[in-house]
Amino acid sequence: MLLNLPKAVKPIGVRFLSGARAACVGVDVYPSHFASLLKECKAILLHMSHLMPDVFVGNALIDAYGKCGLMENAVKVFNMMEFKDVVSWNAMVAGYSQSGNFKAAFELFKNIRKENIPLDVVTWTAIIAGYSQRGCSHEALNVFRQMIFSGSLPNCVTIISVLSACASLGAFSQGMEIHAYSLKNCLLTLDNDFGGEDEDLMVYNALIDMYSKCRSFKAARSIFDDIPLEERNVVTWTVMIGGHAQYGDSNDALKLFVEMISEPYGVAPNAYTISCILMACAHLAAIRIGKQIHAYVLCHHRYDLSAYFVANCLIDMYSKCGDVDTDRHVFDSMSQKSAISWTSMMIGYGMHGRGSEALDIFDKMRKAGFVPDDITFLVVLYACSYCGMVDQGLSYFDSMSADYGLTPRAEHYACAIDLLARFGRLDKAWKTVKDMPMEPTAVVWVALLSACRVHSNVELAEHALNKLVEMNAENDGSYTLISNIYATAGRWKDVARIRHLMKKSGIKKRPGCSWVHGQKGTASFFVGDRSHPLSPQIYALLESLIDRIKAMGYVPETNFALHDVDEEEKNNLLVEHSEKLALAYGLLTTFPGCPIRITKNLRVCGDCHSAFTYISKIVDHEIVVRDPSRFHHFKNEYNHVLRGGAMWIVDQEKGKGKM
DNA sequence: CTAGGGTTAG
Repeated sequence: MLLNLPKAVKPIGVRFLSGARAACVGVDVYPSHFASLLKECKAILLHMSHLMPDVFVGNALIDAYGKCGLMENAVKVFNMMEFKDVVSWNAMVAGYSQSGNFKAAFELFKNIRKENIPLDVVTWTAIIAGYSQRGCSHEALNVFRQMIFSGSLPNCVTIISVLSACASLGAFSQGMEIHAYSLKNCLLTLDNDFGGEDEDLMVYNALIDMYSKCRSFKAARSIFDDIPLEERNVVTWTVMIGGHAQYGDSNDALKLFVEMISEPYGVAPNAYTISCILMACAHLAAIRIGKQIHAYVLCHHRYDLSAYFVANCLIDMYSKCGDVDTDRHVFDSMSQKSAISWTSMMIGYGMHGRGSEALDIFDKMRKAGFVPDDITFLVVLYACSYCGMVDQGLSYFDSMSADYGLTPRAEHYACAIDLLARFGRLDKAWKTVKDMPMEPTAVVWVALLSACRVHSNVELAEHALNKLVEMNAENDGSYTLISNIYATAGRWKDVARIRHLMKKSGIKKRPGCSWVHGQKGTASFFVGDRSHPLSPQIYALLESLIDRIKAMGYVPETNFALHDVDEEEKNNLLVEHSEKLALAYGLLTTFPGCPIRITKNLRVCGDCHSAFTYISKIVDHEIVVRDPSRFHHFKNEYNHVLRGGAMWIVDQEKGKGKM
């Protein structure tokens, strides 16, 4: 019995346990690692613990077991303890709450009252934190309300948990209320005196995170900017960087990252920071920076433990930057892959039109023991859809319910309908829409509408657009599509009517914008952009290129241009498309042999696609274009046309409107 | 000894 041990041993027991916990929980070790360490603790403690454990050791044990999800053991210890204090109860509540057993947590909650132990702020906070960490944000906010009504005063820890719940809900006004509440109740000092007050900084970090997840960057940024450089810790930087990367401008995220690691107050990024910055690189297709980050991760061993997350982000970054082979390299080097690793790899292959490799990954994933779920199937269907594998796609669609007992959701139907419609089977697509067991979603109608653009079906297009308008889901993209469909059918009055409608309702066509990484940094171009200093050279180069490819058989596809201008004007408008300008800039500023990677905010236009195919035959560069949904590779030959024409149809698909 | 901030695919 510990109570009878020599005095010196008791503190060692406590220290050992809490030290082990701190070492494991505080430093990003998986609970399973801690569990094995705990076994050793148990060996020391339990051979004498058929008798009652001392309250301190008992509490530490409850905590430790709770953290490992071993609540049965925690209960045993709890019941064995003759003297329990409020900490014992709180540790139990926290254990249940964190393992998601809220029923048991509340049961204890009631018992605490029965036993006349005062409910304290830690008990409340443990419940709130449990809800918040498990994504039950509404419940967390409800318990917080009850807490306030009951007269308990929250402290910083409570506020941090509640702010985190608001952040994941995007609950701006409630978050702001809590901000105000903390100021009013002196939970936050106003004087910007951060002098070593760790808790204050944590609240500020939670506030920055909350405001940026509510897309209120001004508020987030002003809190961030008010924190002196030397006081910001790695979380302060990470929430601000992550906020910009996920909800704002990724360029800002990159700028902040550079500031973060700059002397004299440089802060070392951790795995969270790296994940966020890789996300920003993925959004911007900033492959050079992404590669530098990759190198940084390889050089610093401290990322090993959490390489799991970082590697998944690397896969995503490389595939969105157009380098799917490096992607595969990272993937293969992972010793432990999660379902996310596998799906990311499939998405990567799919986006690059390498469908059979995507399906190969799907096979290997199943062989590795992962049972496909509805998300896996969604990804497989996307891959089939991107790569024009109609029959395989449909058979997977059938297989998911027949062989795996999964019920297709509206998204799955949307994929299947997209697949059918784009490849000319509009009738079957339409039948599938009518047979859907649920209301078709906007995505379904957009898929149909886009297919009508390719297959010139005015009637079905009108129907789809009406549905979109009914559900308030129409946007510049859908109007542009229908307008193009009318134009192709020669129905100019309808074109004019749509234009007028767009003007009246204030819907503006988003301008196309492309950017490219030249030798001297990134340059971006809008349609008809002449603001770049190299513009004269860019336009001159384009003109000569177009002349040369015309001689090779290129015919400008003027139906991608506006319809109320004459033919010559149409040709000029086509030349000014942002992706052509970006290509010319890339050619002017990149060494021969280097790939030119262009990113565009809207779908690549059909004429540009055709022009690039010819141009890639006469320049010594591979051209890789990324648009919002996929990659187009052009490499010295008619690759994509040879691929059964599938990619070609795919490319015309959603017109120019969809982002 | 109990409660607390930030990350990945669709």
